[in-house]
Amino acid sequence: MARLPVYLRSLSELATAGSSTTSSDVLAERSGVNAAKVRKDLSYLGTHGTRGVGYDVRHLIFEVSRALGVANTWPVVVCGLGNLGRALANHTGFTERGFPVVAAIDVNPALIGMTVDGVPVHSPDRLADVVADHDVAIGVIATPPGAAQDTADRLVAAGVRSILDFSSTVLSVPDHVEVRAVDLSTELQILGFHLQRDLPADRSPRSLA
Amino acid sequence: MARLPVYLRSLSELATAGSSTTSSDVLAERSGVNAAKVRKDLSYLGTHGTRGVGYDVRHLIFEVSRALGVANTWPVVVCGLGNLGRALANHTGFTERGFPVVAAIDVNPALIGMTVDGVPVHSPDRLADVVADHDVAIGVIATPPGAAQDTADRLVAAGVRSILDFSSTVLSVPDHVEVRAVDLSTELQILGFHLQRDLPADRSPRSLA
DNA sequence: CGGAACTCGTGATCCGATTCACAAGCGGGG
DNA sequence: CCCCGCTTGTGAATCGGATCACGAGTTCCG
Ligand SMILES: NC(=O)c1ccc[n+]([C@@H]2O[C@H](COP(=O)([O-])OP(=O)(O)OC[C@H]3O[C@@H](n4cnc5c(N)ncnc54)[C@H](O)[C@@H]3O)[C@@H](O)[C@H]2O)c1
Ligand SMILES: NC(=O)c1ccc[n+]([C@@H]2O[C@H](COP(=O)([O-])OP(=O)(O)OC[C@H]3O[C@@H](n4cnc5c(N)ncnc54)[C@H](O)[C@@H]3O)[C@@H](O)[C@H]2O)c1
Repeated sequence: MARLPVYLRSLSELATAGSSTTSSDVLAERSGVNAAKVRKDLSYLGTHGTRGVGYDVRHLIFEVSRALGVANTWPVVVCGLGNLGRALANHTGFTERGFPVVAAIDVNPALIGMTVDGVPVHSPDRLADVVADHDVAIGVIATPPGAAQDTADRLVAAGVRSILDFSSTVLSVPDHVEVRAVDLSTELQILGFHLQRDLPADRSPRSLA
Repeated sequence: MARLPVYLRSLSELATAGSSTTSSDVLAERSGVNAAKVRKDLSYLGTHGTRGVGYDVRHLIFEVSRALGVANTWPVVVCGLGNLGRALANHTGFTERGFPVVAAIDVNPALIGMTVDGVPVHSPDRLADVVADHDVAIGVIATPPGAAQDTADRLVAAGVRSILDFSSTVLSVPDHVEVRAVDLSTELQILGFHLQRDLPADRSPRSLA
């Protein structure tokens, strides 16, 4: 479930706030979801809440962490070290959560061979070696849209089975590869869509009548 | 619908590729969705496809653009000009799509008053003025998590009704304000979750039996 | 010890989104 | 002029997630 990370964050906050036990109501409030949903989600992990009392925060953190595989670390390679790629490579939060950025890939000759924010930059030709050397599990695509499919193909060929794509393109990959797309322009367009819908008065064609 | 921007991109590609007409099948293929879904979505816009022929690409671009309100421009203010905020402010694609970044907000005294990538930086105290002066419609939160709720409150108080939040927090805002959250750590954790699930052999506790 | 108050687990229900399936409309060719 | 193949539009069926509702277990107090 996509909500587990949110629960984990809420639980961590509760733990540092000193709570040793909590209820599905509190957790739901903190996570911005329905209480029944929380209980159902947690029951999927073969949960161990106590009726009449609630959940043990520490134990629940352990369970959710295990389900998410937080104990594992999954090395990441960032492809395309432009505005966005640099921000990602420079972000310390990823390493803390088990996703160290171990290398970057770029076509820019001025970058290849350099180390940016502690991350070594390689040519796309060396992608397979980089993946093998560092046991890379996840590829991030932050290249221009035109280079995205080629980059995805190279990642797949190198054995990467998880891709996070920022490039605003529809990638085609084999079935066994999972792609998650994050498209910021689309997010803004959705917000704009609703803004427009809420102000139909002077913008709809009907206002001419 | 959240798919309209994807259709619009596919249609633009088809237009520049020289197609003057297209079918729901082609559009579905390009957009990575089901053909029936494409037809149903388009029928919501009071569509004008021709049976036996397909859709007129130019006309459909016009219809989808109108539905999305692409003609409008929605000025954006970026709050928190760190790694991520800078990448967003520097991105040219937003302005092209009608989302110009007209100002940035930061607490860092070294930034306030400066112009970064053509974007003037203001103190949080001046947020209300900035919103009023530039008719800001959308606020982007790229501050550290601890400052996110406060920033959201200021945005709402200034009259902003759409927020794009990168801060990995659950914001509480009035009902009439729309929040879209983009959490990159969560995206990575979801990928990690599936990676782990696909390799249960030597990681599950049961392998000890 | 009994009962009241609380909270979890979960079967049943609901609801919107997706998919299916096919009739209706269009164009082109004979 | 008619028929055949193609594609849309859309009611019907399906699916999956969200929500409801309630039985069951726990604590605590009198
Ligand atoms: N910056 C943002 O805020 C933002 C917002 C929304 C979407 N995006 C998308 O993210 C992607 C990257 O954005 P950006 O602003 O960082 O762009 P950018 O132009 O700043 O950086 C692109 C980088 O990719 C490198 N590159 C080009 N071809 C490559 C290849 N084949 N292999 C590896 N590297 C290659 C370039 O050398 C450059 O360093 C784009 O697709 C853009 O549409 C960015
Ligand atoms: N950089 C990434 O790739 C990345 C990835 C995932 C999540 N995030 C999240 O995005 C947010 C920003 O990340 P970042 O890497 O840009 O952080 P950053 O530390 O580089 O930048 C934060 C900026 O916000 C400013 N700021 C602090 N308090 C503020 C306030 N009250 N009002 C306005 N500005 C304020 C700081 O001066 C700084 O310039 C964080 O919440 C982070 O968790 C970032």
